[in-house]
Amino acid sequence: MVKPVWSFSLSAKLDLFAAFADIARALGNAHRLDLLEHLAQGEKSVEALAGKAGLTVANASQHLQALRRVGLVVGERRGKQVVYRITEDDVLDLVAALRRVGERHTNAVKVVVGDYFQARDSLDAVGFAALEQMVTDGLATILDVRPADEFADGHIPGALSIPLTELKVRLDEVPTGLEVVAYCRGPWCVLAFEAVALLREQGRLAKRLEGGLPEWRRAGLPVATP
Amino acid sequence: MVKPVWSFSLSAKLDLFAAFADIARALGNAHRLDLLEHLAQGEKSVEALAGKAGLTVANASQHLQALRRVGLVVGERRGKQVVYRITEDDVLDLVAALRRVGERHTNAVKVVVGDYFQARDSLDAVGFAALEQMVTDGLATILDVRPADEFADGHIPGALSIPLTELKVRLDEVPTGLEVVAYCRGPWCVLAFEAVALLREQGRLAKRLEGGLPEWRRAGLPVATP
DNA sequence: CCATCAATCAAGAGAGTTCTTGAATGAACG
DNA sequence: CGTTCATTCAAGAACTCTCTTGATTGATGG
Repeated sequence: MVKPVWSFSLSAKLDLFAAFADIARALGNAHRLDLLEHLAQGEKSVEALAGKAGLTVANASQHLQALRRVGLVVGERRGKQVVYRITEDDVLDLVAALRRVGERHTNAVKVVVGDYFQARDSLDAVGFAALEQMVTDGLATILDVRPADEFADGHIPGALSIPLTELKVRLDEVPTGLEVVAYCRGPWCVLAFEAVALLREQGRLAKRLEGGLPEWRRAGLPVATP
Repeated sequence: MVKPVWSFSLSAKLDLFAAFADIARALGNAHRLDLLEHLAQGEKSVEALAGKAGLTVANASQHLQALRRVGLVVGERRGKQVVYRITEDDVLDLVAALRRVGERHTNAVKVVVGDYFQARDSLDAVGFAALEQMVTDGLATILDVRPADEFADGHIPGALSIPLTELKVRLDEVPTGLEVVAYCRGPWCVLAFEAVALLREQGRLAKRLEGGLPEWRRAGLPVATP
């Protein structure tokens, strides 16, 4: 009974790999990665996610179901709404691993980064430990440039909340003399890039944080929710 | 000039996410995950990979190009052959992260594991540190059940090579009195599951190693290549 | 219990993926 | 320099994915 072992093994292996492949395919769409980034800020309703991701509600619902089908997110009925959240932290680790491979390997990322970011800011991001040091030394202001509702759901303690859309007209609220460290939803969140570019145009000393709030939380650092 | 910032940001973000999504989609096929597992054992030609994965050469070539297009593998012409290898270790980390999410989340994995493995062995796998302790204490034999060519390309020092297909007729080569720890290509490689099942049917004390050779190597542990 | 609102379902057009088959490269070697 | 062998390319049939539209479900609140 040697043959059965082989045929059995092959199909079992492919069944397993097919299950893993289903998960990978669920990640294989830009809108779904976007939805995951928004969910990484905190749980949200379908309608809220659709708005933030720029999708119709029906379309967002279908994408969320694709993510739910493979266990990346869970949805819970809460009154009239269905609130989705990321199932567990290892999902964030998976997306982070995907991002790391993408940063190094893909030409597309290099092109995008080159075209859009390199001219503006790009390289010098501040690490979490460095930021904490700068803050305790009184050298830096932390600036959260996400929309106000996301700030309200959780932010880095002591951070100043000025959504990017309002930054230009609220520049006077940013303390002068200190370096500004801007952060946003994640390592590639464009809001932080934009904020740094805008602040530098105004002659301020500004850098972006190398990760966003989900990475900060995942690193076990304190999150404030006032 | 506030509006342009937004439209710019949105498209830049989606471009980036589309690049990451391309990588995820390249992982989103059972055969390609299989090819990656074989490549994790060591570099291989298209024909060798096609044979091991049970694909036609043309089909294997197309899958490998899909992996190469997103930078997961690189191909190098070497005489008549093109030899592929995994680009860098972070690709292994990505696949490992995918597997971890799959192990916990997906029903399909639970079903497959339940159907195929749980009855046979399943739970008690030996960790790397535990194995090293058992070997220094003289309590265990390490058994490599992969095909001979993969053993030749690198294996755990001191391991005995008996491919699964030959295990039944070469049982007498396995030392008695010691516990047998079988390993294979990776955490879900069915060869090791099968080997443990077969050994236990023969009344031997057998467990599987919790990872395969790529995980062993990735952990910085020594690999022998005689 | 009927109106309302959030979310999901269903169906279909258009685009992309997968595998097969047979032809085309391109290096090696007599 | 023509043959051989490994690999890649090209085209097409079958299937899957994505987004839109309009209908349906399910909870809430007058």
